[in-house]
Amino acid sequence: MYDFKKIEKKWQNYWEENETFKTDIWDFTKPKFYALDMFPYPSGVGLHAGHPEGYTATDMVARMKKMQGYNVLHPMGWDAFGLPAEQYAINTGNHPEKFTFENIKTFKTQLKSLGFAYDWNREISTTDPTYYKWTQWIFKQLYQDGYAKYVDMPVNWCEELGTVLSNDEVIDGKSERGGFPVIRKNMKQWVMDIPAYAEKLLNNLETLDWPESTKEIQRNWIGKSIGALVDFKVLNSNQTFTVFTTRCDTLFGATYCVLAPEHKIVNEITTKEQKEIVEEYQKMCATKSELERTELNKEKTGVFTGAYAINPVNNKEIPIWISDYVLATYGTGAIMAVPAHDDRDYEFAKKFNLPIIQVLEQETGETKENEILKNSIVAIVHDKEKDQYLTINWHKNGGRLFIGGTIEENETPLECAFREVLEETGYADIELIQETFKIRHHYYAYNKDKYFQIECTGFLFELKSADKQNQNLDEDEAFDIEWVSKDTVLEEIKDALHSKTFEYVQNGGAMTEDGIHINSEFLNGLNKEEAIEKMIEWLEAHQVGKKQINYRLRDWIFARQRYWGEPVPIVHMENGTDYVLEDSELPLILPTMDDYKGKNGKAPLENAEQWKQVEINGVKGTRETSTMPGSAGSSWYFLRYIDPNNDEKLADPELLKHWLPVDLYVGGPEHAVGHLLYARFWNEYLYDKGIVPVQEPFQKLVHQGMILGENGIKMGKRYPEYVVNPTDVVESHGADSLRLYEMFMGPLQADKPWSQTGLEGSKKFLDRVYRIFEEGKVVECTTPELERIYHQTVKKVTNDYETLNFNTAISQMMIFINAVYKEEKISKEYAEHFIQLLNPVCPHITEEIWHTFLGHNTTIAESTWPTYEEEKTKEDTYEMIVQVNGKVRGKIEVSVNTSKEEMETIAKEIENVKTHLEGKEIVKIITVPQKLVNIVIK
RNA sequence: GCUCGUAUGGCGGAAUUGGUAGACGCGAUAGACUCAAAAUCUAUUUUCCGCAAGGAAGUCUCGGUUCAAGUCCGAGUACGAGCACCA
Repeated sequence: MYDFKKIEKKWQNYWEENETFKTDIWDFTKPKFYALDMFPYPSGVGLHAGHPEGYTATDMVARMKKMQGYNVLHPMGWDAFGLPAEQYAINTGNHPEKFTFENIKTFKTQLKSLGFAYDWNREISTTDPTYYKWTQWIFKQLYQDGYAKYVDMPVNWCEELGTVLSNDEVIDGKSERGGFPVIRKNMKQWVMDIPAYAEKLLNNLETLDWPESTKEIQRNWIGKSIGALVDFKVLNSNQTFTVFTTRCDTLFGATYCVLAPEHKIVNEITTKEQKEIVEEYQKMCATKSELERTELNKEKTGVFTGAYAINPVNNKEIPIWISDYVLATYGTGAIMAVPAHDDRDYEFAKKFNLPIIQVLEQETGETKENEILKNSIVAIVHDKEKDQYLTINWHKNGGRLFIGGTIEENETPLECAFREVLEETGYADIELIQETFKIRHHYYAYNKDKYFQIECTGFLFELKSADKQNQNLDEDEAFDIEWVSKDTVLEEIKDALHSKTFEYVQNGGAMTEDGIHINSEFLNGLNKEEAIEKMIEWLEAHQVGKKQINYRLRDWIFARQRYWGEPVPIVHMENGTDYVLEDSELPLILPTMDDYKGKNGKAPLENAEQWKQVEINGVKGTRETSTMPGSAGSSWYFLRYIDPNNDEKLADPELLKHWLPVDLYVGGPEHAVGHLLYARFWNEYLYDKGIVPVQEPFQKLVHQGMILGENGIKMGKRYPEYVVNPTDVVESHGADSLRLYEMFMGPLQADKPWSQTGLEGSKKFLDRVYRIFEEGKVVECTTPELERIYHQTVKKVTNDYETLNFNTAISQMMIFINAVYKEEKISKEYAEHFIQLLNPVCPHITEEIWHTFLGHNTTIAESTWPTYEEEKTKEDTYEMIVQVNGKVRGKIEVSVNTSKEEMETIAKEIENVKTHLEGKEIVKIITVPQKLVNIVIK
């Protein structure tokens, strides 16, 4: 039996004493490999089961790469600043600094007990002044280049946490940490102009080997949309406003405009009569929290300003409303409303009875020459009680249809619909429910032998009484009147016009699909794409608008009114200017305070009187008292690992050039937009400054999945009995068993439930491996039976480690060990190489065997990775499959050299195949060499 | 609502990318060792019919392409994630 407790401690000490995993950073003679984990936030509760998963993955690749002759950089550090640390400190009555220090100590001990091959000489902490000196220095560059700005803007304010939050820290209108309500509020804030990099951040995604889902999330978050700006004049005023729209082709359908309640011209254009109600509405919106705003979005609200705008394309006067469904922070904070073709505008128009003008029309049927033009209707009558629809069945002469007809002279479409229903079915007592959008339809009338083009209006009626009058039919009208269910309608009404009309009736709402423009003067007859292009041309020619690209990505709010973060190296001077600290004044050290809690919504550093008050060149000033957000320090830490002790530069340029980019980056998917976007932004900025040599810092990114509790539910406070603590597992089963099990559970990227018996199975495998050596199964021998499987194992394990398919690599090693047990012996060479293959997953037991049983006196970590011979992985016979009509009817062992002809002959000789072929005609035979023969019979 | 992703035995999961579905592990059953238990070793284990040989069904559902579909195409369902009045 192997004593994992003794062994693991022993080799951890050995690696530490011998600095086995120290990186010689200046050794450029070997190819480099930079394996990086997302550094942890050292919480008070220590490691959880998910940490070892991602860390083991990078550790395995790092260890293999080292044995393959790479110079490997595999560092670890601490993302120790930020809200959670401070919040936890407050809740437990600790000082954040002391508390963080202790947590780091715990984390480090725990990580060491798992045997990770980190170079601890390169350990960094974002809270270390020698580190945050450079965070401040980068901020300074950004400030001087105009990307860090101090602006008055609406922000996410969390009263409970007493700070502003960035967009990615607000989830469903609540703070990510603590779940406290967040409101919008105007405040003077530090922000980063990340939208300036939106296009680069978007385009570079294409070049990255990242999960497609993560790239998609970033694309959505950046939210590029191509549209146009259109200027509107306000009637009887010299005011104008500009709207942003992606659908400028629908401008002829604009029947009103909406401004965000906060829009700056609202107060100036509002008429006397409307003033009171407008101000009341503005006040109501201002006090709504984000959550209330989203919860209330089911019902549209808004008020009329009394003012009118002039539609630049047709000079029509349209009313200007304000509503909170228009956001002040997106586009221009103003929209033109086209209720016919936008769901939100449609809903608003319906509620406030605003006009709806259709400017796009769908086309059905096939266009023919010499069509006769007509206007017509489709009338759908619904019987609410029976939930049935009135149809007429033309049988062979046109199938099932609703009631349709041609509009006569001096008749409105609605009058026509009433008349047709009465004439054809005799029902008179019906009530109009809905008029739908018009559809252009092309068809052939068999009874008239002519092609028609009709513009057709659809109607939905409700049957009020089943009383019938006499029908009034033409002679050639032979049909049955039938009431049918919705399912029958969907199944049997095949006519494109009628089924489309039914679709409109069912869905309600705006017509948002593409179509052909109508009621739009110079756009008539064009589709959406063509019309947008033409409209932009027109707007630009008339100088009332232009093409515009808009991003959803907002400024990154870069200040927190909290204590535990990097101080911002800015002084607000008495004379109104801002002074940025000289490089020689960095780092600006966070003052030690006894009371680090803010009061009355003020930042804690406001209370650091001595620290705050400064005098520069005879002018008095006060330091900025906000601190940087948690994601500041984590936006460049991967650079600092390369040169962690440099006090001249953030890192030596030569080293950066050699070591970047990160070759493998592993971390949770929860950082898809926060950290991973901010870090890309800073890196891209530093690239533009010539400081960093690569545009993208993380070439290959992988997200490890979540380790769920044994109940299949996320481990956490809700089911404490299912929480697995890795430290306990190290105690009970050993670090090697834990590492092996977590890698064997399933694909790295998938969420996987914990299984205690599964863990024990992994431990059993290690016992089984150890016993081979303990029981002296390693002997001087040749084992030809093992040769093929050995080479296959080296091949599969090497490839699978490379592609991070650790679960299948491990299963191959199990197959190998099973084979060894079957042979009951193994040569020293094979045993030695197997131990090397196992080493990246289970470094302790393999190091022990390497020394004790295999007699080495240097570390296995510096041994050379085994190689395989492709020829020897191949079998010389295989099991040929014989199918008859695609069903397996026989299997037979044949040589790999069997020719196609031989394969067919052998196949037909098999007893069971013969019985299936008996009395049948062979149509053809498909033969796949080294695989199968499929005989097709009739 | 929109955008992604996933779906395979009792369970975790394999399947060379269109060619034997269920590798490997867990669990279960039986046997060996043992006074006994644990540990260990050996065998069986998708379901159904059959003593067996063998046969039938089977990768969320329905349909299609193909000699051949877990894999490709079309429609749908369920679960998960992201976004959500983004004009």
